[in-house]
Parts: sequence; structure tokens; C-alpha cells
Amino acid sequence: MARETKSRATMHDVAREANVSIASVSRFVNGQTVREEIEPRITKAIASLNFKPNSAGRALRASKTEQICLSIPDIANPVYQTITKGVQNILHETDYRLLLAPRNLSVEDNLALIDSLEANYADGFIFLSLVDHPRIRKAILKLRIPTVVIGNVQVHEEVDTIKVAEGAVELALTFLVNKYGGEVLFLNGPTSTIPGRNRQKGFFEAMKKRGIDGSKHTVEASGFNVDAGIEALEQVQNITKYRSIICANDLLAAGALRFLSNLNIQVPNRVAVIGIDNTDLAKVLSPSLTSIDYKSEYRGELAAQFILDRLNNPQTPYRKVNITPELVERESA
Amino acid sequence: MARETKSRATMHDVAREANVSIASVSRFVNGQTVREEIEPRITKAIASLNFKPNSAGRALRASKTEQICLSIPDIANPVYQTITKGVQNILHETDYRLLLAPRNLSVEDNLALIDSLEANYADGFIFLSLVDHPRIRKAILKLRIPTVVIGNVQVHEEVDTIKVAEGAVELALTFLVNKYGGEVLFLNGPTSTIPGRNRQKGFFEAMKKRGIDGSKHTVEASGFNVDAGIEALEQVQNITKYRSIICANDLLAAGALRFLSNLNIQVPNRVAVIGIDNTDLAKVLSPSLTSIDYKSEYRGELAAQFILDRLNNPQTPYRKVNITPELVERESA
DNA sequence: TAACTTACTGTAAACGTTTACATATTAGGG
DNA sequence: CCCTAATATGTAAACGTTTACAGTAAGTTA
Repeated sequence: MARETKSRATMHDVAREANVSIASVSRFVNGQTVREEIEPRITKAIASLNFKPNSAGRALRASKTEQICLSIPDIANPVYQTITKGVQNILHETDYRLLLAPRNLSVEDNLALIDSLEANYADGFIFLSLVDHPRIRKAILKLRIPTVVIGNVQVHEEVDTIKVAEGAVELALTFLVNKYGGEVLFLNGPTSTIPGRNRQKGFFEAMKKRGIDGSKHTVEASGFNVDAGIEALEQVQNITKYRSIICANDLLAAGALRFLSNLNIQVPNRVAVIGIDNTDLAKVLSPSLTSIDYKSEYRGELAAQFILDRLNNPQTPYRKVNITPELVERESA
Repeated sequence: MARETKSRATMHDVAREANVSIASVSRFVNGQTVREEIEPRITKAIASLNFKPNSAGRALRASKTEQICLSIPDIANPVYQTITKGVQNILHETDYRLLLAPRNLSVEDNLALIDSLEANYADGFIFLSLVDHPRIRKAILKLRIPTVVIGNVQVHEEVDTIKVAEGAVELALTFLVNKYGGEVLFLNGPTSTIPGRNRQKGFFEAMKKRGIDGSKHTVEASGFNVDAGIEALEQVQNITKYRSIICANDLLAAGALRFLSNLNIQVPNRVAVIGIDNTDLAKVLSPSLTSIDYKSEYRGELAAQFILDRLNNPQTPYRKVNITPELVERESA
């Protein structure tokens, strides 16, 4: 029982069948008007031959692939899944397909990916990286396709950018100090990453305002994941001297909750916990996690929309969006 | 400060620069051997012109896109994220790119997607759907590209298939009855879906063996998500007459934990909970979730590998893999 | 009716590769 | 040193679209 073997019908076949030129078929397929008399002939031929325009042919001639490439550090992290979902929400309404680039953890990963885009397999690029490097910035600026950068990469120039405004950690700190008083611990991710650096900076500055040296109240996990969070807290002596913990993302916060639960430390009565990102995870944890909402789905939607806008009109002025983070209160604080 | 404007170098340019024919450049780029004398000339020309072969040109001529399309019902579900990760693990080692199709919840979604693949934008297709329909099965069989079906769709014929063996629910039931005794409630997802039907069938059969009518102990949620799980349990009268709950996936289980925690019902002391899928979520919930491992990452890896194998050798015999589910014990049961 | 505009159609070239085929070069054997 | 076999190269034709251009038909105006 062999698979259907005869090759696909081409536009030529349709043209012959409809007794019309190939140019007319192309125009019809692309939504231009054709003489009333021939339209049904084309429609019929397309249907009877089950014609679908070959995307490679189109891509080659029109240099449009109808593909958008999305680069994220790690698909295992809910925040990137949420961003991906946002991107999909928008692309779904269009003819664009989503190309999901593999995890880009190192500078080399990123450079290789950006470089590969020169092969013209995508019309647009949404870039989201944990790491930052002059060569990455340079490579992005050299790209010939519309690019949106999500995150606080220092790309000053002609690239659409979607950041989250500073002050998220300050927001958390104020909330915790007002509500509970006492000392606050900051459970950060690796400071070798962009969010690690930025969130630490935010914490230090917020603490400084209160006349405290933030570095004495910070512990750095080896990654932005649950296990790293647990391990980092195991290094902290006398955890209960802290009234609350700010975690640099929801996964670290999940680790913190687990760690505290193992020690039978009540959350939030004894120690309060707050996360950052407000991913789906936050609702599901127990106690449910108070978290700073980074509006990830919206950021994804925005990024996709920016790409589409620029594809439609390359003259669109470059946009720099600053998302305002918001605290979402749940049980853990 | 305009973006780099001169267009990309083509193989022609490289050939001219290296003073060699375009065919030689093509052959060199594709790893065939060339005369020792000209190899450095080509290498140098490629570097100096920063040449990257245009993927549309290649795709058109060689009819190979170097893209694999993955279709999943919903990227918000951790189990599909895990499968996606598995696919990425394998593709990452190759030159293939991953195309993530938008959510395919309805029969129409699926048909439109499968149909669109006729446009030849992918070399292979990994299909994973919640719904089943004769037209879908027929459409899959008509596809001209290697296809792997993940899940219990009834495609008997020439398609690689990766299923999870029946008996997962039986496994859970036996475990719970042996450990706790008492009555068991089955919190299912929609029976309009494939997993909903299958898992229900598994439960009914397992109960029948014990002389019990499973339908009296089943509640059906409106979706495979947390909120649907909570809502469904709210309809159950006197939940504490059950000693344990089997949930059709981890998200429903998360809903169950939340529901029980709201009622201050101790898990597992009063009611035990078990999930299916064993996603990352299971470890993070509190209490951590005992779950039936469906080896999702592995299934993703397997699917990708099957595609690659068939692309390398179309004669590869069709494979039907049956994954054995395993119970992973944690705190919730 | 002629002249002009408008609206559509067809021809043919182009997009950047790969590859069949013919030709040129090199190596090997006697 | 010649003949044959093996290997590498170059030419040119595809792959399936889109689109500039020229041409035709139809409609409008005077």
C-alpha cells in the first residue's frame, strides 16, 4: 500500500487546466482581481488538482518565508512558555509560522543562531536571551530582518525593544516591609545573566534607600530553577532570622516554598515568600505564590505585533516599550 | 544610520571570487571533496563575502526544507512543553529547525494544519492531537512527508506511532487500593478527547475487575487544566467519602490539591491524590505529586528520531512503540 | 468614430540553489 | 609513453513561484 506518489500540482498545471496564464493564477492566488469569467475556472482547477502554492518557490522569488523565529533560553521555564504563547496568539491570526530556535544559553549559542538567520529562513526575529555581549549586540544590529528584543539587553539603536521597567524588586520590598517588617532575604539567580544582574541591582538600590547593604542579604542560586533555589537556601544560616524572601523568579520561589515546607516553616506566618514573573505556576503552588507580574503573554504578543508592523511598513518608527510590573497578591505573602 | 543595505552574497559571487564554477562551490558547501588547490580559495571567498546558502533556493531545488513541524494541542500544558523539549533535544544536534504549529484543539484546526503541510514547508511532521476523526486519519495517511503520531490515534497503517501502553490507570488504582483501601474517585478530563476516552476506559475496566461500576466514581472536568479540576470537584458531594483521587493529568491533580487544601482536607492522610504525566509540575506542588510517568521528554526524542531515521532511509520499517508507564511515588499518595 | 484611459492578461525573466551530463584532469598499469 | 579508469570540474537546466513589461480588450469622453 504505497503512499500517494504522483507529485504535487504546480501553478503551471493549474494554468493549463484552467486554460489561463500562470501569471493570472498567481495573481488570483495572491488576492488580486481577475476577470469574472476566468475566476471560476481557476477556482475549479485549484480544487480539482488540490493545488497548494509551494512555499519554497514563493520564498525564493518573493524573498518572504512567512516565518518568524523566536529565540528563548529554555523551554522548560514557564515564563518563556508564556511568552511563546503570546507570540502564537498573534501569529495564529496571520499566515506566519513560528520557528522555535533551540535553547540559547551561552554567548556562542546566540551568535550561531543570529548568524544562521542570514540564511533567510525567517522574515522576522524575536530575540530573548539571558546573556549579553558586545558581539551579540553587534550581530543583532547587522541583521537584515525586523528584530524585536525582549529584555534589558543594551541595544540602544534601531531595534524595537520590550523591557520591564525597573522597580519590580523595590515593589516587592516595599510590600514586604510594610506588611511584615523584619529582615528581607533576596534569593537571586546567577548574576552572570541579564535578569540576575538587573534584579540584584534593583535589590541593592532599594536596600540602600533604607540604609542597608543589600549584598549582606543576598544569596545567589546557580540557575533560575527549583533545585538551584533549594540548594542556595541550604547555604543560608538561620533562615528564620528573615521575615521574608524575595525570589528572582517563580521557579526559585517554588524552591523556596519547598525548602521552607521541608523545615516546617510556615509561609507566610513565619516567613513570607514572593516571586517574580507571575507565571501559571504561581497559582498552583501551595501556598499560592504572591508574585510580580511581568506580563509575559502580553510581551510575547507585543513582540509579534511589532514584527508584523515592521514587515507591513519598514518605516515604522522604532519602539521602546517599558512594561510596568505589578504585584499580584496571593497566599505566600 | 541605515541598516546594512547591500544584498547578501550568493553562490555566484563566491564562485567568481574564488575563480571556480558555481557547481564546485555548491559541492564544497555540501561536503563533497574538491581539488586540494581550490578548497582554500572557496573557503576564503565564503569568509570574505560572509556567504550563507539561501535556504529558499536550496529548498526549492532539492525539495528539502530542513524543517520539522510539531503539532501540539496547547503550549500552556506542561506535558506538551516537555515533549517539545524532547524533540528539540534531538533536532538540536542536526541542521533541522523546529516549526511549532499553533494549538490544534478542534478537528478543523487539525485538518487545516495537515492540509497546509502540502505547501511543502516541512520535511517531517510530528502529530499530537487531543481529537480523533476519520478525516484526520485519512489526511495523515495522504501526507507525503514522514509523519510520527504521538498518542492513541487509531492509525493502523503506515505511520510511525508512539503510544503509552494501557494500564496506567490500573497501575494507579492498584497502588491506591493496596496502600489506602477505601473508595477511589476518578477525576477525568473531557471524554470528547482521546486521552479522556482512553483513561476513562482504563478506569472502568480496572474497576470492573474489582466488581465495581466505575462510572459511579467518575467526575468529568471540562478541560485538562487546573480550574476545570477545581470546578469538577466542587460538584462532588461529600468528597471525603473517597479515600483517594486519580486525576487524568497533573494539571487536574494540581486543581485537586488546591481544592482539598481550600477545604483543609489533609493530603494524603485523609485523601490521597495521584496524577498522570509526571511533568515538572509534580515535583513542585505541595504536597509533591505522586504521578504516573508517561516519559514525555523521551517520547518527544523518539518522535524526532523516527522522523530523522525515515528521512535518512525511507525504507525504514514502520515502528509502533508502546511506552510502559511507571508510577513515581511522592508525597501526595 | 477616434483618442484616450482603465483593467486585465500573457510572456518571459528572475530568485539562488542543486545536479545530470559532458568534459577535463589526474592517476595507475603495462 | 600510451591507454584506461577514476576523479573532479564546468555548463546549463531545472525547481515553482512572482512580477516587470508589453500587449489586448473594454470602457469613457469628445
